[in-house]
Amino acid sequence: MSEVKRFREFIRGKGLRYTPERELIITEIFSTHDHFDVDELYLRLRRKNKRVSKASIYRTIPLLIESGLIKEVYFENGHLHYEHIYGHKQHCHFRCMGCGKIVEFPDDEIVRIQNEISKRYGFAVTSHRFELLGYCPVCARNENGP
Amino acid sequence: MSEVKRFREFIRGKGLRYTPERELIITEIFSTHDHFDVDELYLRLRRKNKRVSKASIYRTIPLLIESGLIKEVYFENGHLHYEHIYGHKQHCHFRCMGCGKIVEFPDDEIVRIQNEISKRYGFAVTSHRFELLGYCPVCARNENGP
DNA sequence: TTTGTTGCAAAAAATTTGCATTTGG
DNA sequence: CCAAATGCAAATTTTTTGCAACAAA
Repeated sequence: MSEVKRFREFIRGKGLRYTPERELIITEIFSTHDHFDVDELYLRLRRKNKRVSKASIYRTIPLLIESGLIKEVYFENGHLHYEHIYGHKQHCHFRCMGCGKIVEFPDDEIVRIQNEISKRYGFAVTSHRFELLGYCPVCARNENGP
Repeated sequence: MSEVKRFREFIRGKGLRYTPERELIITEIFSTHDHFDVDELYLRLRRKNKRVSKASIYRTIPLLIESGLIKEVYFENGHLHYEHIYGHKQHCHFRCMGCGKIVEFPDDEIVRIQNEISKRYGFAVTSHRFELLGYCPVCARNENGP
């Protein structure tokens, strides 16, 4: 559970308070590899009888992003979706506009490009989002009309 | 004004109706290179005394995306921002998390990677979004405290 | 003890929808 | 003519905020 420790250190380092609610949130997020949105996370916690208000989740997310433990992955159905990143290899997402399926794939070259651009423009790049949009093989077939 | 024609053909091709409102919207979007969100577009039109309801803008955006004339570029301040793409070279965005500044930069390799992944996984990739997040030189300097 | 945090409920912001009316083709 | 689109206002959905009670350090 080193992400829990990491989050606690981050919170304490900022002079903030590490509360039971914050621990429930970080623990739940790292309990599966699934992407999540605020509502899903709220429900996952609730199903396990962990009562954390949505307001607290909304207030905790910016801290999780700042700490580098999660990141926004895509915007869909009117809201953002996140995934945890600590301890995971960077990867990219393909999103099917037909069925909504998300496929993750590794891409080391992206990291290389990130570093290069970073240097060339003098940005302190902390993360990237590389998303491919289109149609998966199944949906591509069904879209093949005139 | 070939994007106007393109949009008209797209709309008619779907058996839909090319209305004055739709023409105002597409014309306004292509009148500058600026990114936009729904509210900004609505205000830009209003300032020119072009009355188009926000509902119509919301209803037109999916058509513009489907036609390949605009795309979502980033989510910020609780809502999506778009840019027109027809006739423009693909490019990527760096977004400063300090000041919110957006810097566009070309990257041909991204297109190459897109095509390669496309082939490798059998996706029909129609577009990509490559965003770098971090701090611009100015903000990077200011963040440099313990 | 001192502040930051919580939950709640209200408010704000963003988007969608129902419907009467208008209009493109 | 008639199915589709519009504007408006109401409804929905998502996110933020004010505040009293609570609790971490």
